[in-house]
Amino acid sequence: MILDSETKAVELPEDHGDELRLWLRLLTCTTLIEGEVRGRLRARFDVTLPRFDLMAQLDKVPDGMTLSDVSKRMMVSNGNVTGLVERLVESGHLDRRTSDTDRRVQVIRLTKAGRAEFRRMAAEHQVWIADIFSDLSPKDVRELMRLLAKTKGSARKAAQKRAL
Amino acid sequence: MILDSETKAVELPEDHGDELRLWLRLLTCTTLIEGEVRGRLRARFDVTLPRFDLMAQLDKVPDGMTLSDVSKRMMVSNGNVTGLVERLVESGHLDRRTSDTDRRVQVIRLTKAGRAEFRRMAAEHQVWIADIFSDLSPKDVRELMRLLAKTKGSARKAAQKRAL
DNA sequence: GCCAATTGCTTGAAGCCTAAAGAAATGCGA
DNA sequence: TCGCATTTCTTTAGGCTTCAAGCAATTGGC
Repeated sequence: MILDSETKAVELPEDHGDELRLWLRLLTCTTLIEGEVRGRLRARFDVTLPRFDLMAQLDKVPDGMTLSDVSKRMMVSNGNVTGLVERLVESGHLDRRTSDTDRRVQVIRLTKAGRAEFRRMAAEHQVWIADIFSDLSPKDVRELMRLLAKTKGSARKAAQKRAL
Repeated sequence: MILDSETKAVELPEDHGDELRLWLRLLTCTTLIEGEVRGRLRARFDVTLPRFDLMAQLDKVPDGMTLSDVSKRMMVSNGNVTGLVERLVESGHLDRRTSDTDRRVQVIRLTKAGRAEFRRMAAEHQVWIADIFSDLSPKDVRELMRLLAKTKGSARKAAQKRAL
């Protein structure tokens, strides 16, 4: 069913092995680093990675954000955030109140203690990350940033296409 | 407390912002793609990503492998694999037997049905991945492979260093 | 052969995560 | 104003995941 070099022979499966191998390598890198960071956070601060990530989102905004915002930024489900926030409020890291203008909305913020705790963790965390990437030259880092930006765009486009 | 350019001024925190941003971008890419693949696997084949990953490991070896092997390759905990395998044996995708030479060891293999099912899924999966990375040129793919290999090595080294 | 250390796996508790369904509040158009 | 779609969040069921503890089988040293 192969026709000629002009006509597309759709029946012939193309080779996509390189992309697959790239994806697996990307996944390996992330899993490896994530595991390392998770372990260090646990050993050093007795905190989980999702909690740390959530606090990192909140540290960027003084006035807090809604659960939906957090959910979008962290790319996790709404229900997930509900539980995560519940535990962090319980432990005194987060402050939660219902919006004055829209009673559906919950606004969460870091408490004073929560922010201090996060800053302490974040400082070390940044050094760990630098250590993990220490074999990469500044040029490598820039190039990787560029290619991952491209990857991100490509992935978003593919996801959007499917969502229609 | 800054001394001179020869003496290391350890009290002065270095800037590691680039590495941190790189890590966050890497994580974003992986989360994005993983979510997309998870969604498609669910919608198209009603299978979860961890199940698919486990089957992918087993598809590579005709004679099966031990739970420990799977655990190492997938970079997840032993206990995790136990549960995953249990469900896949239950659903008829996997075959499990105790090793003849070492009664601690469980060897798992894809069943005939399991392998057929996996191959069917894998074929589509590969096309999805190619689509997700379609904005990247072959050169981009090669370069990204190279940089991620370097990253992997660097991360492993850092992890090893900590484990001592 | 015997004992200690190691290896392979399972179990249990806790937490993370998703998808889907549901409750409450909002807003918009008729 | 009413009705209805939408948005925001919670709940539920099921599954994934880790860590730590524990059990059973094997191995290695003596």
